[in-house]
Amino acid sequence: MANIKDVARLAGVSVATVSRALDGSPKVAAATRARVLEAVAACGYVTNALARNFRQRRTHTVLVLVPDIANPFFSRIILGIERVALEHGYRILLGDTQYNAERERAYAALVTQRQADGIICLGMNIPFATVSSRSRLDPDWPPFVMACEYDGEIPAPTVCIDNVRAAIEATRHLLDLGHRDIAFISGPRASPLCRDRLAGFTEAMTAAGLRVRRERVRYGDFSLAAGHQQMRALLGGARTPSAVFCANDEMAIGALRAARQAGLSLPSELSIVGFDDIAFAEFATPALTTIRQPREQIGVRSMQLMLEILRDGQQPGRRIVLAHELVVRESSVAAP
Amino acid sequence: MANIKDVARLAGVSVATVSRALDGSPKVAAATRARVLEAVAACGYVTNALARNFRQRRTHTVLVLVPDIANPFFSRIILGIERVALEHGYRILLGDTQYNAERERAYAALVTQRQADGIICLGMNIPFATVSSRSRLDPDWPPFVMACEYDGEIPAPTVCIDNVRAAIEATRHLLDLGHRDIAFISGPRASPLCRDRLAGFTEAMTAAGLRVRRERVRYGDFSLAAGHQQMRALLGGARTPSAVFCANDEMAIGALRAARQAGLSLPSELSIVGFDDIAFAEFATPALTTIRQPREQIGVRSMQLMLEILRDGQQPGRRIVLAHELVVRESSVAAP
DNA sequence: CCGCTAGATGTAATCGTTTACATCGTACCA
DNA sequence: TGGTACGATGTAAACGATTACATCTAGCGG
Repeated sequence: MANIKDVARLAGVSVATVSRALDGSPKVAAATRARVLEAVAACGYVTNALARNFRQRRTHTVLVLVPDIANPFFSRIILGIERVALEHGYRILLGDTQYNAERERAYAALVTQRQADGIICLGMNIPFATVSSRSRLDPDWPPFVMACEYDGEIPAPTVCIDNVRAAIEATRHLLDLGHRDIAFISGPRASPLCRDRLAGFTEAMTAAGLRVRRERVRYGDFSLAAGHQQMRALLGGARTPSAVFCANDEMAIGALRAARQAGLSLPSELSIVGFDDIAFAEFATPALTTIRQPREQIGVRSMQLMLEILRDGQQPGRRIVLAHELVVRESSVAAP
Repeated sequence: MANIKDVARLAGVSVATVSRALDGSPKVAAATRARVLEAVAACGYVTNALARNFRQRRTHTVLVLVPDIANPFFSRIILGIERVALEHGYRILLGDTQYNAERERAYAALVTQRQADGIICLGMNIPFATVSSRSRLDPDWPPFVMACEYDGEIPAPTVCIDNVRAAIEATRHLLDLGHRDIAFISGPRASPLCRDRLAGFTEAMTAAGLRVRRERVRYGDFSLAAGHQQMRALLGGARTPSAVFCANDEMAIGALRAARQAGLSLPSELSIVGFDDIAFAEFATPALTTIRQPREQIGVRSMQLMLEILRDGQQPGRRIVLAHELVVRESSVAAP
């Protein structure tokens, strides 16, 4: 396969000139450039990106750590990241961590090995935050941006929504419909984002003069099966809630099915509100009321933040909070 | 950041010895190796993968081209690919092509640029098959495997299921339930896989002495919205079919909703059968009858095939056909 | 005690670019 | 006309590893 020397020989110039001609340096004469391009075409030359990256010590690649690509919530975010990346000559390397810290670290190693320039993390673990370095922004960290999730202690650059407010709005929506006994199906306990949603739920309930009983708060792992399982648990009690707020749409859809299997007619006997507004939410039966996150924008802004860090060589401790929106569909109606 | 020379100096050996010690060559004395490892630990050395890949002219990276990562069908396949890749010291680079040939080519360029060793393609386009090279296996092609989709003309290594048989089984299931007026919502016309499913549908209908009328075959793009739209079109006619077979589950779920919105009660007035058995199928209302594809296995086998090609340096024109399974749930019942 | 062998290590070329620096004309100004 | 400045190009040194080949040492047989 042809290399830059072949092109140089063919065009009758030095390799330096070829290199300059190809990356559009202004210091090469038009006639020379034309000859170079002709030679390139003639021998089908393609620059060896491996050699270039090695020499430049940059890969123009950003690692995106996703807890689970099978989760449709993340895919739109990825699309946004990818679009901005491509527009700026970057590509993304997708790492599915399966909510697994070890896999996360394995992927993060790519950065120390110089296979990626930075990391955008959609999950909640910061793969290189050792105990010693928590609670401050370590200058040794590679360029790093969190999207969706965040960490209370570490002031890493972050793009997210205001989960407390969003949860308050969702809960208030149910309260406004006359519901009093409302349950919350949360994601993992360790997730700061879920804690915020729980905090918002609790705050809205308290503001309405209601107490959140312990057994009305349940924890799942964001999957359809978890929603199903936790809903069954809720239905197993002596009294059943008249409404359920779920920390994501997949669990809400799982809950929907569990309720229907238990013989409840929806939405009249049980209102359900989800979170995220994934594509399936609109097509559920009944169509799901949910909080819409600006998923593509989350991706766009985090990649922009990453480019900024890569350009300036420093991490701004910035946090970008985007707007969410309550989307009311069929699954939430007045309390019986 | 420390490089191999620093380690060599620290351990009092040459860089060659360090290199050998690190990749476990048997020609280095135990004592020396210990000293090297100690030095590595002392200065926190990590191999610069960029330099190594450059020198070895291998990236240990396989490009996976996915038409749409947001489609949950693909995510499990990717998981299978990734698992095998990691087990063999490879990683995968995920390219979302958005069913767009240009993006596909942009990603495929990574291989000519030496950023990836091979391509696994989940979509239907072969990104470097020019008109001139169609219908034969070009030895200039990079290591290349197709998964799910295939190309009638080009004998590329492929992992798939028998789509004709699967469609026959699905259709026969509906016929056995007494349905006579059955519609088919296909994916893109250009997709060989969809043509096969249509062929299977037609064959089963014909075998039952039924003629497939033109307006009972509709084309979508595999999305929820497409299923919805095509179902509405089917319901707009003078007579409505008593059953619909969809080329994937997402369209089936879209169709489900359109039927319900039109006031049909499901499944009694309309049976629906999907394809793929994505996670949401089981949680639809009614739960979707569908053809299960061994998604993870498809991923596993295609990566294994890729490793084989990478190892032997030649493309076997092999085609691996895996078993599918009809999963009967609630959405298909006896004809009214 | 010599020569041979084999195992351990060192030397240096190599991969294909980019890029700092040197060089060479040529045009312009005094 | 000589000097200067600048634009275009060439030369060669990096980048950080791997690896073919050379060298060295010790052990062993004759």
